[in-house]
Amino acid sequence: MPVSKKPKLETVARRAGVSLSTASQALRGAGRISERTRERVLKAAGELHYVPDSRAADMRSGQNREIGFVINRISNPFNAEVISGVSDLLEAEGYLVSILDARDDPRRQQRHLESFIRNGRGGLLWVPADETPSELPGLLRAHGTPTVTFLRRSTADAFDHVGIRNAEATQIATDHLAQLGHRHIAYLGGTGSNQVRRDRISGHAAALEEHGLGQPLVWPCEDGRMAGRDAMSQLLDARPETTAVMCNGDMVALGACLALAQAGLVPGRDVSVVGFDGIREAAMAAPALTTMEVSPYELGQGLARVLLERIRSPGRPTAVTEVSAKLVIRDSTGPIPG
Amino acid sequence: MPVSKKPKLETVARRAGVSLSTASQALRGAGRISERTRERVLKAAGELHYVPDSRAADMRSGQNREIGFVINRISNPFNAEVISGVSDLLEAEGYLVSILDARDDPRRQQRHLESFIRNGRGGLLWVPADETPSELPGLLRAHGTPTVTFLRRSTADAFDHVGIRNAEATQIATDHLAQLGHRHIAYLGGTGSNQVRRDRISGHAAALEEHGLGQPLVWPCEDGRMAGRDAMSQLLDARPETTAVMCNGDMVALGACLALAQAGLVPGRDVSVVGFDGIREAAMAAPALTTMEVSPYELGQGLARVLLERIRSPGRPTAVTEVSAKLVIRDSTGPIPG
DNA sequence: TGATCATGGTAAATCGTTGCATCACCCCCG
DNA sequence: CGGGGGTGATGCAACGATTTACCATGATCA
Repeated sequence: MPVSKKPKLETVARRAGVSLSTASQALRGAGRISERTRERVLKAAGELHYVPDSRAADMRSGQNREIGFVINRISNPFNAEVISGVSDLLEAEGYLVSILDARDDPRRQQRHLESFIRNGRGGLLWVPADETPSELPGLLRAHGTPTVTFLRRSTADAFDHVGIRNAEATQIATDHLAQLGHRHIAYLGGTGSNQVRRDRISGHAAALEEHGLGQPLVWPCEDGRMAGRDAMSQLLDARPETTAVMCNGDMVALGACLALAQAGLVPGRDVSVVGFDGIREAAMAAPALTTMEVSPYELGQGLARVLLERIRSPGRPTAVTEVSAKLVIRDSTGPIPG
Repeated sequence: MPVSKKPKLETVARRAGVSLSTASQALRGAGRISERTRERVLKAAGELHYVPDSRAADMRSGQNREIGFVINRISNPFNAEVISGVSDLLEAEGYLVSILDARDDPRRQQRHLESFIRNGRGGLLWVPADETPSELPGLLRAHGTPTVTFLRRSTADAFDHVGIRNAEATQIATDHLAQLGHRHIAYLGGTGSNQVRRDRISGHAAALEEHGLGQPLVWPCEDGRMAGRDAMSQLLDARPETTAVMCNGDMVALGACLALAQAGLVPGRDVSVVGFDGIREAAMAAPALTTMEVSPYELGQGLARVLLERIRSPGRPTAVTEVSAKLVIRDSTGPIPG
């Protein structure tokens, strides 16, 4: 089979014996076209496998139904569940969501965002990478791109934002641990100094102080199960008095449970573990994970809704939406042993 | 700050006091433009935050440097590692890769591919969902879209393809188990009847037959750790004589190890487990997983290279590339107990 | 019968770029 | 002084759609 040339509107129009504009209107169901001609056009289009070139269409009409989601680490289940929520809602509204994985690399992020502007996408969902150059938000604004930041706030708060009440959440979780009698609580996970982690640690610290438990013990690690496991192992060696850990994410928490099991300890009995995110696996794991649940799927839907509103009324002032995480107590936390 | 209008080439040209074509050439470094004017144009563009609209540019020049990757379940680490390989190579060549997650839903896939054609993307990497309507490949061909299918072959073999020698791999793995003395080997994981799984099961069956071990015992489950764990639990109940499982993927295998541990059994001693994929976690897990390694990152790079060649010489006949998986023996397999 | 109107269709302008042909200008040489 | 040859910049026609204003045509009605 030879590589055929793309059929264009003109081809369809000629085959149906009508003018370009008639064909265009017939295909989109716009204007006043008789049923007979419309059917002729539709038939011709079908036979030719015609698909309109939306670059041309969008350019003319000033529309674009493609949404970009610039995110870090798509493999993280939390992100994957957010993406599902976002896509389901936006696709139902006739948009297409494509994912760009910046992998926490500012250079990659820069390329992705620029190419995003270049292609005149209809809207942008964006988790700013750490150390995002301050020039980027300006660029986005200069182009009037409907943008919603997610989780991490961009330096310039010129965009809508959807995030989590991080400090509140870790405070609740740490309080839960303290009430169970734990006095040596560590904070496990996260690296660098992004806003999210800072807030979480500060909420953690606040709860510690409230219970007179001194300064936080922060034990950083990459995000992921194996990294969490290894960090927890080291923590157990270095600080054997620890009886509880507040984790920066469910994956890290699951890794921590792994390390405990390997050390012959039982999560929730010997050492308590609290996660953060509320991914599906948290509920299904053994032991089931106590976690600060934010319902990633629903969070994604909320995020999508904010973007839709921004697209529909570009003029309105920007808004910040923060959702509270809910403490879900399962088997990985329990009273202090002994 | 008011929502500003997108700056266009004309704005830049006027500000620099030159014509449209001069501005265009200056910005792209094409044509013969004096150093002085070029700098004037560049300065004007910078001040205006000008970013060219590549829809218009691509339309005119017939180029497009955006690649779409239509894949199922981006959260699967295997896919995530493939995506990394693909992106790294293509981005180095100046392309942008965006991910569309079809989540194994033919309708979603259809929407994604159509919108892909609409937007006249530069190239397509595609893992066809099960039950892909046969009309789709025709559509892609009719538009001359450079396309490479991945893992699963589309019905019409009109595209380049990169895949795995599945039957060979499971045969090697099952042979490994048989040589360790196992006589009750189950096949764990996968659902439905896609080509990949059929091939894997047939390779498995071939090895069983070779060793006189009868018909395969196939135990389906969704792809994922928790699903693998639950399926393995059921298998242990239903067929306690089983001493080895060949898994449809590393995530399922990791889940199977979980189930074994919960049942008080030790993977690699009481029951042997072989994975498939070679994701990073397989090497780091405890016990480390014996697996048929396909090096997803490198596989992704190979996939990207095939697409590049197709883009560069559209005329050449289509090619099928199949890579062999390599048996990597770690701790999750061992001689038959007793 | 002539004016009015609804109906169905078309030509032409437009979106923001690029590529080609052309042109103005200056310099140099016969 | 006229012609040849660079240089550097420009005008215009695409690219493939949408949108608007307008034009036939036949029906309706005073």
